[in-house]
Amino acid sequence: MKNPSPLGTADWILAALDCLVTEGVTQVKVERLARTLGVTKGSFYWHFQNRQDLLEQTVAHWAEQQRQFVAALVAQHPEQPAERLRAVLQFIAEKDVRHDIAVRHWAQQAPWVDAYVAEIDALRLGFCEQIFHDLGFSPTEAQLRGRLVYYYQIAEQTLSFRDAPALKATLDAQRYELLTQPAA
Amino acid sequence: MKNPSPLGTADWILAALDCLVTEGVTQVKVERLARTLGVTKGSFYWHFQNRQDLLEQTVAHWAEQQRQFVAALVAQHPEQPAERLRAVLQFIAEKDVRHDIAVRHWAQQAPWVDAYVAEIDALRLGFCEQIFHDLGFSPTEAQLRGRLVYYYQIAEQTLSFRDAPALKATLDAQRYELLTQPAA
DNA sequence: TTTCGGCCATACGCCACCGTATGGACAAGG
DNA sequence: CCTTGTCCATACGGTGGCGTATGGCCGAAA
Repeated sequence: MKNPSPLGTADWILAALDCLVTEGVTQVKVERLARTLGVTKGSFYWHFQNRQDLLEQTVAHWAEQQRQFVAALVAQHPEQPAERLRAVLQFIAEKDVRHDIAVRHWAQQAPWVDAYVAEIDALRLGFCEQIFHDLGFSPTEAQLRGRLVYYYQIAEQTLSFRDAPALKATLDAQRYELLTQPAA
Repeated sequence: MKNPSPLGTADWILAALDCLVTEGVTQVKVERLARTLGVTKGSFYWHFQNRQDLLEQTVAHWAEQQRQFVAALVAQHPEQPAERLRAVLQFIAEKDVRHDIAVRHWAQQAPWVDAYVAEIDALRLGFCEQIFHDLGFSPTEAQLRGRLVYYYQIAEQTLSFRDAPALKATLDAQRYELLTQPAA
């Protein structure tokens, strides 16, 4: 090798994601990241055209990750909607969601970021609705229940407090019962 | 009067809230606000000790507004939980929530802000749970249903897309039915 | 009228950051 | 050995922000 550590664009993007999570977009600055990576701006402006270039690639990278995550969920239990529902209620909640929160925050101020977020939200909400459609609910009932599932996840991420594990387990079980109950 | 417009701390706080909503905390800068208010930094550093001082008063102001809002809701329909539920499902959704979103995002990066947000979240969630308690649900059922209501509101604020009004009306009606249905 | 305090302007030093320009180290290939 | 391309350091000018120091204006009170 030419160099023990030839930095690539991926390194900068990961560093940008880290900084994005902990300090927000506006603190993702070229010279900061350079210090974190142990190099100087000279490196950055070789790999990227400018700061905006890095930001765009960062969001695109996040979006691609999310698309692959949903695709993996779809492939996991293709024929068992009930299993998919349980997976959504439990597994996704344990997923690291700091990136989601940070990107969503960012999207609030940058419309071009919001476009990515809207795409991912639609994808994941569609996945939740499909579960109830497969369970035999009518279209609007599936929409409602899909939203109740996905919105719950979103709020759990957004809110600043967390339920104790025992309470959360109880509520998740009751939630499963309520959501799979036929319409009155 | 001494002056046609003797600026007070309230003017700075409102300007800070505006900027917070549209551009995020990190863009709430002394000289920016001064420009929008038509004065210079000299004024700011007379009213406030420093930038952090302004930020703290801004969050405190937001929190006080939210406490009074919940208190007003409680006083509105003291004896009719069903009416309170309908009010929560419809009225609050139309409330201007840009401040909520901005402060919540800010809290993501500043623990001392998060303390305020956690207090307000607990207050509002308690209000939602109380509705179902008054409707005769068991404690854990009231917790679940209160969360389903409040979390739905939170997610509606957070997500980057909005349902069409007609669809939203349909879903809200079905949601009311599902949430008031007795446990299986 | 003089004095005094509330409110603000001006000017200063300091630092962080952006983007550019330029050159240097270093490995690979001819 | 010399060239070429990759990857990075250094140095520069420019902008914008923070906080301080200082002085001016102007109304109110004495």
